[in-house]
Amino acid sequence: MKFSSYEEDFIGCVLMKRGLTDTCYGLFSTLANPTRLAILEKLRIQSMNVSTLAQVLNQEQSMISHNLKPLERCALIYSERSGKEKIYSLNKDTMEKIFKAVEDHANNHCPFGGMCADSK
Amino acid sequence: MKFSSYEEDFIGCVLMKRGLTDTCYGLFSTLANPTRLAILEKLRIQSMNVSTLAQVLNQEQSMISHNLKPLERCALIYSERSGKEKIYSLNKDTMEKIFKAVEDHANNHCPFGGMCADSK
DNA sequence: TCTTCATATGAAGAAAACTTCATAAGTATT
DNA sequence: AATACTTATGAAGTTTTCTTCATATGAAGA
Repeated sequence: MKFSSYEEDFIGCVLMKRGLTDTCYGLFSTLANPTRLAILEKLRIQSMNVSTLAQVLNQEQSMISHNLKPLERCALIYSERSGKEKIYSLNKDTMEKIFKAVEDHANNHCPFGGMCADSK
Repeated sequence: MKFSSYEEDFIGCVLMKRGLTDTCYGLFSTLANPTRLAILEKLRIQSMNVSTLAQVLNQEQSMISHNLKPLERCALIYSERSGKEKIYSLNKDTMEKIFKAVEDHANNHCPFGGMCADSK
């Protein structure tokens, strides 16, 4: 039986204490996707349901659902039913810290108005 | 002409100011790799050259070199020649913040001694 | 400059992740 | 329970990224 990194993340999370590298790998593979990042960016502004996300991001609903799954499993977002809809919201505790670290990094290493120096 | 995400990261970095999502994507795709994370974890302890990294991580030298490249391009690590060798070091400013955010997240969401609750 | 040690690069097969389409499952209303 | 609406899932083809091997480049000493 084989598992994807998402599944391994989940399994590892349930079965054993993991090292920092493993934890990071689970989180970062989830974060390393433009659609998921776009979802997070939208949810940063306000919580919303799946079809609104699909509409706002101009993507198919199944695409959004597929991508919400790993985000929720990693607890980067939360969800809450509201009638037929499911409202997703950002885990700001975690994500604001991460966004800030990335922004700081970009500011430090892409000095001239957001452009990175040619780093080789 | 087509570009990998690493290359696009680089090009995007040089050519234009990018949104947070793009910046994140560049960084996170670089971070979403077990070998690269293992490298960062080692460099967190101490700076070292390529062959020492290869030895410590029990990986081929070419594997290490291939993986150092995107890390350096993203400025997550620095390098400095020393004779024949090239010493790589961690960008602690950025990486300690990120490691801390991940550790905090794991503590909050994997309560019982590092195990995550079954988040479905 | 020849040799040796250290690191980097190219390319190709292998593996992993993504996108899409079709459809299933959950919820509420009638 | 039939319908409509919302969200989730499965599977297959496509694309992206990884790993490995062979080899090239760079640095230093004889």
